[in-house]
Amino acid sequence: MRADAKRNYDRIVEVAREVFREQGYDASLDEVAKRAGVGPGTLYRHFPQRENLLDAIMQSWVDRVTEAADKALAHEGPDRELLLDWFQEYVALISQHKGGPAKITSAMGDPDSPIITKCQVLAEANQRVIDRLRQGGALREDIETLQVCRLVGGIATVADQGDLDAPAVRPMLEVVADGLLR
Amino acid sequence: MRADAKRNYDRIVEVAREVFREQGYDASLDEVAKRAGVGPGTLYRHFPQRENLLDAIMQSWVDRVTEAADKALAHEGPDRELLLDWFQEYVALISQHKGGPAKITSAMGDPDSPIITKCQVLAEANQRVIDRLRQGGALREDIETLQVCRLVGGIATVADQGDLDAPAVRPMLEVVADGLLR
DNA sequence: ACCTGAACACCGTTCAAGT
DNA sequence: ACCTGAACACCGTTCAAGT
Repeated sequence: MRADAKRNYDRIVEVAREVFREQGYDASLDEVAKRAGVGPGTLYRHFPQRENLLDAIMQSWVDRVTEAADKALAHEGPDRELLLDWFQEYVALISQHKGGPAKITSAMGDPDSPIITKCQVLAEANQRVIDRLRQGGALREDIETLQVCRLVGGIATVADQGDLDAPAVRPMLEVVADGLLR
Repeated sequence: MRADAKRNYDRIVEVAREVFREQGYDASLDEVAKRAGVGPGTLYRHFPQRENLLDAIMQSWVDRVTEAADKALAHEGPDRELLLDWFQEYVALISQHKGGPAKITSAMGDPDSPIITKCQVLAEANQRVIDRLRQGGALREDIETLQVCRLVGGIATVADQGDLDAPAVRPMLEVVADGLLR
């Protein structure tokens, strides 16, 4: 990649992070291009689809995902607490930007999504937590981890779109946790 | 309302129902106006906000909602089956149009939404089912019915946006049902 | 009182012309 | 090889002019 191309690429990503933080994942790409000081064509050259840009932004995000799973797994205490801690982390992780829960959760089941690799990291992190509980025999067995992602993702989506705060989300996570534990 | 105004109103609603069925709740209003043979201004006069049009479309919907609740309550059998039957009906009812689950579920908590009266009918139908189970002492008590709507609405939203079919949704409903029952 | 349709703003997307 | 920015399409929304 040419030096000026790389510079533009980096600026776009940096600015996009800022704009998406302010306005959510559905923010105008025109705005991103303008703030980054590039023509719209340049943005489209680097990121043909909107989700390619999201993918670039989520680069640093994956580290936090695995860290959060590690932290949850280090939890000493009842299974229910461990699971709820993880769920809360999960919701926080995908709710970083408005529109994030919906986008990430629907990409989860779509192999062609540009952000699929990022979703897989999240799915694997969730898998590790679920497996740990399964080994202890604490979990029902007729449920796939993808379904768990969808359940928690659904709650996060509703919370995101209805502007609910963490205390309002908590009881819903408890219902799901209790439904999964046996 | 003048005769020609009423005629236009009715045509717009009729056409909108068709367009939304084909393209979902986010379909172009321009398209609706065109097919209805009216200018865009006419559509905006009758329905200043998009949701005002949704509200008009959902007019006949409320009957089906209460019928579904009646049917669920008539169910003779285990509580779990009754609850799951209702949940499946609930998902079907709000998933009539693409984008419906998200829109209806987020309007549920917003007193200013133009479709709030329709949402209330749904909330009351859900309330009746939940109350019935509560009376039997079958349900946990630390959960509000609004939360139940959000939980099931969240699952429907994820299913809608991820193009999941009923068999894929079922296990998620089971988790929620089991989490609610005690 | 109601309707029309031109007009504007905004956004996504493409592409010919430039360096 | 990459960038620019004009250009197009589409859509929501408004409003002056009409009946």
